[in-house]
Amino acid sequence: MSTKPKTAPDRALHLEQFLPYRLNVVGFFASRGLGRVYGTRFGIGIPEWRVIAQLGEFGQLTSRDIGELSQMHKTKVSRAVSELDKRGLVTRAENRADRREAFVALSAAGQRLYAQIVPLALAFEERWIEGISADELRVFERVLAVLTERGRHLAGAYQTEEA
Amino acid sequence: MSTKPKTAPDRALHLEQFLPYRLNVVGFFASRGLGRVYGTRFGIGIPEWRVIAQLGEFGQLTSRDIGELSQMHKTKVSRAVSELDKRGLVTRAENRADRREAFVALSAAGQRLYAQIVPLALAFEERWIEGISADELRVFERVLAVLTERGRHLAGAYQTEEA
DNA sequence: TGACATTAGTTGCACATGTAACTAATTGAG
DNA sequence: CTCAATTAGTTACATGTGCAACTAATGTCA
Repeated sequence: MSTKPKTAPDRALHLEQFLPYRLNVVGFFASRGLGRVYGTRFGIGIPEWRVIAQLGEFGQLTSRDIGELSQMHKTKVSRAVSELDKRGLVTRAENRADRREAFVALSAAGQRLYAQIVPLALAFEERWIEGISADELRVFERVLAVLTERGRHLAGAYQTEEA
Repeated sequence: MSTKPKTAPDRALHLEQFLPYRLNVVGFFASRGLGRVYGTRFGIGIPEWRVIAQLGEFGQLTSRDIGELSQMHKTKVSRAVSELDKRGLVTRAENRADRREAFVALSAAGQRLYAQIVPLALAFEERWIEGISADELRVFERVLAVLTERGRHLAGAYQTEEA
């Protein structure tokens, strides 16, 4: 009984072809590989990198915004921002209209770091997708977007980050 | 010197379109979502699940094999196997031809658990890719395979798991 | 045979991270 | 205005994880 059973197909599971597994593995390689790029060179981790990337892109954000934009738990954001603050890479300015929150922004040193990291990150991405045709890549990214959006709901995210 | 700019194009970076970031996010959703499925129901974690999945598929493996097949660090495998052993879900039998290693296999209880989890895992995958055309999915998986293989090298994997 | 290198697997340690509980500030209903 | 509910952000705690160091067994080369 292999090809066409009657009621309970009970398809076999092959982990190396199982999509959630494969996505998790490639995601792991992504963060580890990229983490190596700026970890060894600048001594920062993935959460710190994400904070810097968002601030470099948007200029000024609250921690809450950062967490939402970069899909990080608020405690992770809190710790990353504290660390960057300690190193003088970001500044924090209390919002006087709502003193619960603070605007975080890159300091001058942070901006310099950002300018250094961006080309490295883009080069890493380039090297990674090198040789894949533009058509295939388009399809890939479109499917990836669907999977990400659906995955967000299947995963249930954290508490705060429900969209 | 590629298409147009003279020396430093300095493309902007948009994190939400940055592939390593996107892959990491979707991979996170994958493991969290699936982890929810068997975590809440059977009280096991991702590493334990992977061990069970490999044993269910291959029958009998050494910890080393498990680590290689499922891309896990040997300490993670060690701890997962110990945990499963403690719960009576796997058995360990010393290889008498090489007493450094031991063959790990699912116990009867482990096989029952495996039989329960597999349909849930496949259903999770189904729900996730539902509505995506077979053509697109084929392209997606092919690109994913390329990215995974290249990512493995870019990431440098762990010590032991270099292929 | 003997000494050194290698390998399977475990464990000590430091560190990262999610949850829950907390503080302080703001909002909203009455 | 007041008090309960909500929100931004931090922290204590427990857990998970990678690295390095370790043990025990095997392989290798002379």
